[in-house]
Amino acid sequence: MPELPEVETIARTLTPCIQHRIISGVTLLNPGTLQGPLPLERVEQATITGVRRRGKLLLWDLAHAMSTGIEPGMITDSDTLVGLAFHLKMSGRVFAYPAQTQPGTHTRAIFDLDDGQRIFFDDARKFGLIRVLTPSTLADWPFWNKLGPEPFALDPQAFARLFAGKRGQMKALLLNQSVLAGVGNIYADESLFRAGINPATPAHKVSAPQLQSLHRQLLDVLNESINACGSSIRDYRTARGDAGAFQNAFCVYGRAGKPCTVCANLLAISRVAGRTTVFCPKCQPLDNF
DNA sequence: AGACCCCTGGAC
DNA sequence: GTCCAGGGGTCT
Repeated sequence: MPELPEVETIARTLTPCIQHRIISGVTLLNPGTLQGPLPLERVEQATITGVRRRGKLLLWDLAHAMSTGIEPGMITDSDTLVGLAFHLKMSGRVFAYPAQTQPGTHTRAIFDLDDGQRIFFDDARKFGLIRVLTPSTLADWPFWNKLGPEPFALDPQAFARLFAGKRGQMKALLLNQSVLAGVGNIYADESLFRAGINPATPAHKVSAPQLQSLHRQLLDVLNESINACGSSIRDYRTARGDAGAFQNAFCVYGRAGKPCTVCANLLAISRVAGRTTVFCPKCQPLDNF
């Protein structure tokens, strides 16, 4: 389940492999993987000018040789190719393979590069998606347009304002990509535990110091995970095929019934916002209002 | 706000 | 064989 740190790691490991390369060909093995109105062939002969992350999206910036250095007005045309977006959802992977590697059972799309490398989009569960980006298709993509701010772009006051006066549960808001981009089930649970906030707490009942603590703990856990190349629970790997290591540092995720790392009481499991939620009833009480 | 759906490998 | 994982869309 790639969240912000995992997608960030994929972007960083992919950059040296594919930046400045030209896409010489594409193969779409599962039609349902491509979303949006534009065919994947639109990216053929484009140069990959950069690799980025936005929320849980992996983005390739693309430029067509024909549209560079000609008329400045042309490159803002609403139909001009600007990039590719990948959402890995639960089981998506993006790998860089050597020339002539053959696709596996779960390979959904292949990007052949001018140096022979083959970039595979593998996705066992077919939840993942690829979109060809132009100014026009971006404008017609609700998920993109509603995407909330990046956690690292917020100061403590701006972070607190995301939750001010909201009646939803804290964990539901953290997971809501239009409130904050990039946080999924793992880092929601881990950051709420570190901040001592019960995941089911209504946001408007969380105090200012608690929100400030949550901001600090969220940034810390995201940074620690990025430094460990992410968390490998099931499918996630870096673009080089390596597993991350942050799963070994989880305090609560996947540890229901085990002792709390702080107080040694047993961790509880529940469902909040429709997701499995693990927390410490003693360190994250719901009754302190 | 919650239920259901998409899909499939892996755990029991 | 059944259940579970879960991001996000959609419908109630």
